[in-house]
Amino acid sequence: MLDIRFVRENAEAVQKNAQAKGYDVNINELLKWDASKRQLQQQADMLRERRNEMSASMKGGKPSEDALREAKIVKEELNAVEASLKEAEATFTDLLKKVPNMALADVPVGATEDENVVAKKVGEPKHFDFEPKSHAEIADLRGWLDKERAAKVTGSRFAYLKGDMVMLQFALIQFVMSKLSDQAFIDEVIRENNLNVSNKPFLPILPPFMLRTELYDAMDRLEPRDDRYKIEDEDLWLQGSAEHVLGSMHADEIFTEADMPRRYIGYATSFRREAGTYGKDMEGTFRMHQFDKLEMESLGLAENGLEEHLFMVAIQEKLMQLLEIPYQVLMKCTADIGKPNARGVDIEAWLPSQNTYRETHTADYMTDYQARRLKTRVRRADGSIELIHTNDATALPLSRGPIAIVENHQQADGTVHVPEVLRPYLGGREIL
RNA sequence: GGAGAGGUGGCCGAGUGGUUGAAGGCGCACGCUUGGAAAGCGUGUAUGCGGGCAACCGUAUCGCAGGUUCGAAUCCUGUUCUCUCCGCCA
Repeated sequence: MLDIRFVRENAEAVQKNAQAKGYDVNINELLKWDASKRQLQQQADMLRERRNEMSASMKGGKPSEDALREAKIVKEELNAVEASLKEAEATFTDLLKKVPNMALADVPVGATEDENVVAKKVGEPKHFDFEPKSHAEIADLRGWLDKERAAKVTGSRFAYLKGDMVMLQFALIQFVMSKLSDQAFIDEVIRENNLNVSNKPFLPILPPFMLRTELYDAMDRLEPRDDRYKIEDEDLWLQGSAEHVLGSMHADEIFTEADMPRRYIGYATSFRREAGTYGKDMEGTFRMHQFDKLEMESLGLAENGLEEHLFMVAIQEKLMQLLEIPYQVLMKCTADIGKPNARGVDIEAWLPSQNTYRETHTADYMTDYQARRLKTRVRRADGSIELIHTNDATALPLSRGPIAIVENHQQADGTVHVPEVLRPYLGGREIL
């Protein structure tokens, strides 16, 4: 949620920004409700003041009939004003929640994701002297995947992973957790990219996979709800990304400045209904209802937020380079960064079977937009309190990460060459 | 799932209808004291909203949501979380 004071002072820019991001909001109407809400609040405060005065004068003794009568009138007036106030607040909050976060100045303006801008390409797509297979074909050949039985048990977009595909996934988890919690690795990424950020390593987290409606909504990740799985008879939803449960864990807390930033590397099985994607990406495990993901989350000071965002992208790139996967980096345009985002970067991995780059990572910088509703704050050294800035980014998606590895490192016979950095986590094996 | 107890400020903890936004203690900050430190003494120390250049003023908040009352941290209802015991269970 935006700061209403900011909206008041920058109404035109806020309206324009919403338009660029493709959200239909009416700032003038929001400001009308803001004004009437404030007016009602002042009325209510005055009536409460009167009520408090009267009740204070009554304490102890037996109040006179007149005093009681007047107090009752004040009470009735207050009840009426409070009812209107409540309504105005509900409408106001509803409208304010719909206003998307302001995009940073360097975010390209665009109406669809086709207007995302390629910032750079790293790594040469490998030339194969045979027809490269898709990950699904390789998995099929090697007995790594059973979607037919999954369909019997759970329906479409689920899978049983088997054998070395499972070993590969666990190796990747170990690899990423080890790197992100390692001081030397963090220092190296900072140095190589000339970043001015804290060198605190990430704390590994295994979070709950469900969260309450209120916190999901405060993260601004609940909508559209038809892409989420709701737990029947509970006020709980399955998370769609570890971000949802990592970012909300410090709701309603005030950090000390010295404690910033908080960096987490979470591992979670994530769930998405993929509403509206019928028929797309049905081959293999590219788009599933359930997929595991390693996710970075960082809570920190406002002035470090953007650099932290760049730091996370640098980590994503470093991991891709270590895994020897060619990729490109996209600056997402206004239409694609998402409602709570101020800036967004995607990484797309080269998939030989599709002869193109496909999305594997995303990095999101939300400024204080999420923190405002989460009430996650920091007490500065001078005693003042302000909202923190949130950043999240994929460290490695499990399904699309393994897909990229299998496809890019495949050999003519359907075996897969293991990137050197993963071998320690696979018992030294060079080939899967 | 059943029975019971309880959620108060950074922490501990008092408080069962009326200057209680909240005693007392701890912690923290500043000052005094000291050669220096400890101890001691003094002062200060929650968050949101509205108003004001500001000092500050008003208002709300004692898990959350309702209700009773002139007045609620205190009474009533619902709900949620924690703890103990029983049951079940990886």
